[in-house]
Amino acid sequence: MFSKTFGYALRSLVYISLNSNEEARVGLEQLSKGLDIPHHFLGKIMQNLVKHGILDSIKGPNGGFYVNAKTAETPVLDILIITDGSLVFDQCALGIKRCNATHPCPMHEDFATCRNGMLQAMSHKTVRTLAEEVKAGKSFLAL
Amino acid sequence: MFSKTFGYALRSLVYISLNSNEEARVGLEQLSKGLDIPHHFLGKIMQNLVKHGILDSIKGPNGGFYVNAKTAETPVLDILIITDGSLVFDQCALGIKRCNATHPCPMHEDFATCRNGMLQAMSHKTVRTLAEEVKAGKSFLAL
DNA sequence: ATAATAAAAGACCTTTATGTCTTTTATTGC
DNA sequence: GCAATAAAAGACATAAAGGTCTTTTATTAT
Repeated sequence: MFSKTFGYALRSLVYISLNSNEEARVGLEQLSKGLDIPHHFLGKIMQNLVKHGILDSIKGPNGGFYVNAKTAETPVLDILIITDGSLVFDQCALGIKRCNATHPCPMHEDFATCRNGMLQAMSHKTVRTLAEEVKAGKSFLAL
Repeated sequence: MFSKTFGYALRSLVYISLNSNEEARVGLEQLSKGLDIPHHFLGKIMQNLVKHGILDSIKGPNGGFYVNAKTAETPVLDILIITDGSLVFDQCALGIKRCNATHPCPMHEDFATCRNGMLQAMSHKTVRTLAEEVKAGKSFLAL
């Protein structure tokens, strides 16, 4: 459905939200072990999140990743757009080039309903809301 | 969302439903031009549909693809399973290995709602219902 | 029989996603 | 300054999806 990169990024952001503060940043080592994600691959993903400004990092001893002003309020949808591009929801599931409400493919309505539901959920939920759920033990970030 | 193969297969089945009868089969040439799908790639996809028995074909002059007893009643979901495998709907969107109602990822509920809606639509709609829509001019198979 | 036609089959190529490894750069504590 | 640490950066590897090309096989019409 979505790329692995998206799942890795989202879970990492929530993990860092729950485990970082001014003193203790979260290193790649801890992240990749805690979430069972390949170390170096995760490195690139995190780089990209930092580059997009929704997370901060610092090098050197006691360095690592930590939340900034934007992190908690970042909608899940923003993360998807960073990792998978804005196209994900725009393209026709049957691969028809110009498919829209006035010139629909035979599955257009069904897909649109599903898509809108996902868009709704992903734009309302943020890193903060997910972190709160996980903190309350209602949901989980890893096996 | 789904593979291109799935879209190609579904559109081809509907196209053949609308354009074949005992006399006139639909050849790859016509299919690939009519639906703007790469000729040889489509060949393999069609082979697979024939192998799965939801479509028939015959070689030689005036050969081509044509509907059989199963074609019209094939649910869209069956086509998806043939082209993309049954896993598509089973895996967690965040990539967590064991993610289910009792051990959910933070987005589990939202994804489940979307997935169930799609499953519902895809198991109820068949090649026949889609073909009827297209025949009535309510929806389209190509740009 | 032979030639033409068209699907079946399979070898190969390209791109994208995913993942690994090594080197560089910034920061810290001594 | 120097060594240790950890992210940044980039080269490289692997697998899957998507696509092209050629050869084989079955069918038909002459």
